Amino acid sequence: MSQTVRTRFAPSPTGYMHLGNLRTALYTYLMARKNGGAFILRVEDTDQEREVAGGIEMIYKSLRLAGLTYDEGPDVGGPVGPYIQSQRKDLYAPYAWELVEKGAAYPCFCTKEQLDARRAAAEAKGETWKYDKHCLHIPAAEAKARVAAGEAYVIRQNVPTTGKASFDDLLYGHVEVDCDTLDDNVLIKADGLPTYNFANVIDDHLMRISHVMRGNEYLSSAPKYSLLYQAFGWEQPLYMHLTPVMKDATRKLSKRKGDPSFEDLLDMGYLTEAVINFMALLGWSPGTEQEFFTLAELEQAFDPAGLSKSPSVFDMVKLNWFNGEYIHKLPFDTYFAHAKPWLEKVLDPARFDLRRLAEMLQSRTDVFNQLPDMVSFLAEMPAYDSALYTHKKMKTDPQVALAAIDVALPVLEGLSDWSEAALHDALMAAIAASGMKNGQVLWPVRIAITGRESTPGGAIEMAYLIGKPESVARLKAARARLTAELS
RNA sequence: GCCUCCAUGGUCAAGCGGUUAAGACGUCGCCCUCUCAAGGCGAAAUCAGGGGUUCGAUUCCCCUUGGAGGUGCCA
Repeated sequence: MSQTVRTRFAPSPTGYMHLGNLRTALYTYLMARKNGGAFILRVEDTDQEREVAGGIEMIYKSLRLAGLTYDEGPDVGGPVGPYIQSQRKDLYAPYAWELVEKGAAYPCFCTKEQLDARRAAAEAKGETWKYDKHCLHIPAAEAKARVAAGEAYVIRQNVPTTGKASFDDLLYGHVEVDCDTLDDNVLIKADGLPTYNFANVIDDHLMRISHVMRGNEYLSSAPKYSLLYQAFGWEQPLYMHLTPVMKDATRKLSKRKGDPSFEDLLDMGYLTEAVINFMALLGWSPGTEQEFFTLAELEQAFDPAGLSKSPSVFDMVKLNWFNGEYIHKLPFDTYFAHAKPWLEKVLDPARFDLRRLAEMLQSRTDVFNQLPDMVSFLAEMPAYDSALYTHKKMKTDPQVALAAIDVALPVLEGLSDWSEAALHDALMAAIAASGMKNGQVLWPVRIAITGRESTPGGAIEMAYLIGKPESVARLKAARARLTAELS
């Protein structure tokens, strides 16, 4: 069969790309790639009021960052363009008039104000508002004359008052509704532009889209679109309605509530590959135990049968784990290149061995934006509580800490080679001579020079990074403080 | 209100009439260890409720409940 798979991602340029949209784009892209088909970008900008400046560029940028390359689109061209709906403005009306000729649509002269009033009145009485087909009964000749005379009008779909409308979804199966629950929706607005309801049908047909993958919010209006296809005598594409990505059980992810967009995540220090991997598995299962996928692997593995029918909650904790896994596996130089800017926010590269620090940090990094807080103590001794000296397992308390510092301080003061190896040998020898246990000395020393309960390395590594003068100074300060507190 | 859809642990989820109901994140415990991570081992935790159908329901049907979406000259 020469049935070519052609999918489309059709966002509105209303701002940043939120994660639900990104996932829809990803699945749509994967469906095309898996089947050797074409992935098309179409911009749906028929609502001039909601359009955001630069919105189209944001779409391009997000898709590029995500690696979802499209075969046809506004900026790459293609055989069925233009790919921006506002640039297709003039081609919709003739199709609408064709429907009028066929009796499947009709011009309507009711003003927005009139309709709002009638709708409000109906709602006040607790009734369901539906357009009453008032203008359907205007004789065709009269309607044409009024249009020709320049009167404002819209074109409405003429939905049958009886019978059923239905369509088949690859995930949800047969979806059917009674026509009398459907409204005569506007197809062409007073400004001459089509509504989504109409444009999606025309464009999907003209662009020869084979599989329509879109958000769940269109599931209940899809039967209505099938009426349009039938009126035109066009073959319908196959549908897959995708579930939303949730913040919790009842709320979608939303920028307004402070939830991050895809680009926000990248700015925070998440890796593109990790986000893609995580998003792919949020609402889709490969049916195997495999959990790590590159984009290329997803292109092979994707199967719509694994798509979920219920919404998925976006779990930032699991994303962190995925991101950590990707970070830990990075070649060190790549890791260092990513980490360096974050470290330099709080550390002077001339003063610290950032490379060595990064080696210690890699297995401890889940998200790059955690780094500054993890290392800021190196630049400046933080305030800390002497209770940190007390550690049951290490068998230490302030008393022991003081003794430990007395063991370590002279050794460190006398050390000329401030390498980790020299530090290690000198300290271990002194500890052995003192009769104390390693932990009893090293724990307090580490607390004394870092002020932190946990650090990216042990006492020796931290002392090395901090440097001799500062390490000695911090130990002396700690000794003075402990002496004062214990007396 | 009406219409459509959905429903397995805290979260992502496998399952598609017979299973000890996978796996992952997280949580907890143990090991390793100069802290924390990383790594290794182990544990707890799920079929929303009620009716059917069936020899047998997580699985099929109905109802209830809960949730989502739609009900715009927004997409």
